[in-house]
Amino acid sequence: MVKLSPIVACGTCPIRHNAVCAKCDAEELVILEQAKSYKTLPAGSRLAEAGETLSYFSTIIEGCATISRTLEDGRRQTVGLLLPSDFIGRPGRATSPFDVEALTEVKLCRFERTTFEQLVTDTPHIATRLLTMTLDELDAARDWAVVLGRMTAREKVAAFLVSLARRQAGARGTATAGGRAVVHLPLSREAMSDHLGLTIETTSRQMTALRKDGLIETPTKREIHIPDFDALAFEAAEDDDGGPIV
Amino acid sequence: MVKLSPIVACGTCPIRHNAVCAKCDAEELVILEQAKSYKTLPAGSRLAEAGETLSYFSTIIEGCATISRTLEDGRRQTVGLLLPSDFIGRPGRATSPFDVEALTEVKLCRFERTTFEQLVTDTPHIATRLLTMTLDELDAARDWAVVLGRMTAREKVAAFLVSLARRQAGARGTATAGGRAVVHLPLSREAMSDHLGLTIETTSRQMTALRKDGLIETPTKREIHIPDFDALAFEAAEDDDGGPIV
DNA sequence: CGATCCGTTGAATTACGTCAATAGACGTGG
DNA sequence: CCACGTCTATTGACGTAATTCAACGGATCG
Repeated sequence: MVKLSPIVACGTCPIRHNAVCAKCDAEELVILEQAKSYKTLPAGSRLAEAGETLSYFSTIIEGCATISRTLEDGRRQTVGLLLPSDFIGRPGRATSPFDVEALTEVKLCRFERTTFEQLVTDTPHIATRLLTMTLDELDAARDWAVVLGRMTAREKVAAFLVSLARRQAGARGTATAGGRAVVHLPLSREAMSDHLGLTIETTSRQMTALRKDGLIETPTKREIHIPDFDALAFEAAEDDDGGPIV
Repeated sequence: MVKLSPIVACGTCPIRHNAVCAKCDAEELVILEQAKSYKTLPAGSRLAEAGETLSYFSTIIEGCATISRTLEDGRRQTVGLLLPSDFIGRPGRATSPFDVEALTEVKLCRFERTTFEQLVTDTPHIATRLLTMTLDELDAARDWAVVLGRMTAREKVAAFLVSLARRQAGARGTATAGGRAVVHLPLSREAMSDHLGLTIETTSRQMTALRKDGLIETPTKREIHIPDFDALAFEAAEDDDGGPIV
């Protein structure tokens, strides 16, 4: 089920100013235009497999994917959630240490790996932007370690909804703090649980508890309404003003 | 108790080939030589505080430090363990989102923040190396997320000892796989527990259990002997051949 | 209309946390 | 030198949050 998407120019690309190309000038963009190609993959596709060679590095234009590892006995932990403008691949290494799987249909902007590695070397604006993005991801990974290591199930679920709401609002350019917010869940309960380090049963129970406490509303299983964003953030044991700086 | 350490030339620096300067040529090193300064700080010092401005970016030459966050109610999670050659600071941002604390006396090679940010811009070899190091740290943070999210207390302790043994062996240039290994613990049980997302009691019990099972020997509380490294790695639920590629 | 998938809920189990007591290491001072 | 306080680590008894096992309900699909 792999289909070719209509060609999109970088100038009209929805993630132009957030992706790895964000800092590129018009001249550099011309080079990227020539090297890029688009690909749409269906939900459930493997975009990368731990240890396997990656032919392409990609940026997600649309859709959602997880970075995860599965232990031999089947335990799985999701270690990153990829949304539009996020980058898949690591210059200087041909393989990924984790699995990357599409949760929804995903539209990618791809570069052949070796081509991209050359671009990083030749184009300082790409290297700089990639460093910034990697540092942001590192901060996010460490923020998440606090959730995994020290939070209760209820706090984990609240923290996840809060974090997803912030990212989705950020992508739309809307605010979160204060009033209502809406989150669309691209993850199943199982995928959520793998991200939270919980079982699906515990995740489900905590969702129910948050709903009964009036902290969330669930018109459908994949749509979450947050009547009072700050109240939910409080449940997530947020220590400071407003969550990760990312 | 801050004392000045004897001046060390980059050429004889013990971490010359692993730190952020690793890829620099002789010419670039001259610039670094002029900009750097050394500082030794005692165990317990705060090298950075969450949200506070950093005047200096530093590389650890000797000693050990933790990156951590403490929640309002006192729960603490360590999200990174810094050993010699590790870098503290983030170009493009004046503050750290986490606390950084010295576990032992620490010897630092420091650059004024703004100076270093200029160096990153002007010196591609530093930018490249910093990107590689950040990507490695990101992989390590994600590896640790698997431990925090999905492993049992016993596996967590085993995974920590295995990972520390690998890093210490790597720094010495010795091998781990196969036979005996020795680990020096720069962390108290409390610091270990904060890293593992456990209580000190549980950590202590698991150490005792591993000892009773013959997987480790503890001549002193801070010195751990591993008679069969692979056996301990097996306890850490290692899925593949030999742990993180980092 | 049965089969399958996904999510929810209940009951029983357990791994880890909490509370508490104790012991060893270390330093200080009489 | 020993008495004392402090700090860290260990161990035991008990409590609990989350997992496990199991049943069930509502979609979706052939």
